[in-house]
Amino acid sequence: MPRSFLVKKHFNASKKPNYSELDTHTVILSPYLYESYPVPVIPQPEIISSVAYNPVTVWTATGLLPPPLPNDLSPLSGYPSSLGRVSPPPQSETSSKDHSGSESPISDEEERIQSKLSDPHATEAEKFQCNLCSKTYSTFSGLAKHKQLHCDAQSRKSFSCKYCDKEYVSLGALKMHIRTHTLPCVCKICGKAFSRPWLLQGHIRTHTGEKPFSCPHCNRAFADRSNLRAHLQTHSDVKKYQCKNCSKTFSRMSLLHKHEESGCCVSQ
DNA sequence: CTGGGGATGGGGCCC
DNA sequence: GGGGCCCCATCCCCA
Repeated sequence: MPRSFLVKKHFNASKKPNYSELDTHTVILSPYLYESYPVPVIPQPEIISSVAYNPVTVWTATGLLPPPLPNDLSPLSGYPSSLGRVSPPPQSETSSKDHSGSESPISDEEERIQSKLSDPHATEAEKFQCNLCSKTYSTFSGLAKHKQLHCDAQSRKSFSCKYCDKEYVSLGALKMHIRTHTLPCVCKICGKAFSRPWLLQGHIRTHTGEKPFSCPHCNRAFADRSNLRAHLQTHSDVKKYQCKNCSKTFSRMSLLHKHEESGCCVSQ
C-alpha cells in the first residue's frame, strides 16, 4: 500500500528536505518555544464549498500539550489483551476501506424482499415512490427503509475531494480527508506539516526526546505506543507473524514479508 | 542480510 | 459532527 500522497520524509541531516518549500501557506513560527506549542496554519482550501468548510480553529496550548504520563502506560497493565490477540489479515487495499466504499451491501432485490416480509400489506399495489430513484413500495415503512439503507446514502455520497478522486458520504469524512492534503498542523521547529494534531504531537516528541512509553522488560522507552508494541514482540518467544512454510515467527509483518521474499515460501 | 527502532499515515471508535 | 485516541500498517534507516 502506498504510504499516501505525503512527501516522503527524510530526517537524516544529509537528506533533510527544505520544509519551507512544502507549503507556501504555512507560517513557521519561532522554534524552541514549545511552552506555547505550535499553532497550525490552515491553508484556505477551495476544495469544497466555502459554506461547508469550517477551518480548524487555532489550537490552544492545552490542546497540544503532551499527555501526562499515566502509570498505566506500561504494557503490563494496558497492552497484554491487545498484544496477545491475533491480527486480522492485512487489508489488500486500504483505500477500499474508506468511506467511498460504503454502499449498502443489500441488493435491490433483497431489499424488496425484506420490505415485503416486514410488511403484511406488501402485496397491495405499490404506492410509495422514492423521489430519488422512482422505485415504488407498497408501504411507507418499506420506502423509508429503502431510503435509509440505499438511496439516501447514495445521494449523500456527493462530497468529493478536489485534490483526488475520493468521494465521501459525509462532510466530516471529507473534511478529515482534506486535511491529508492541506496538512494544517505545522511543527514550529522544523516546519513539517501533518494532517492531524496527534500526528504532530508524536512528531514533537522527536524534537523533545520525550519517550512516555517504556518497556516493562528492559530499559527501553519509546515515543510511540505502536513502536513499543512492536518492541514487546522482540521479548516474546513466539512472535506474532509466522511463516506458513517454515513456521518461523517474526515480530513484524514487514520482517515476515522480507523472509517470504527471500525465498522460503518459494522453495517449498 | 536480518532484526529492530523511528517515524508516520489512515481507519475506526468513543466521547 | 468533530476531536482525540487507539490500533494497525508501512516505510526508512541502522546496527
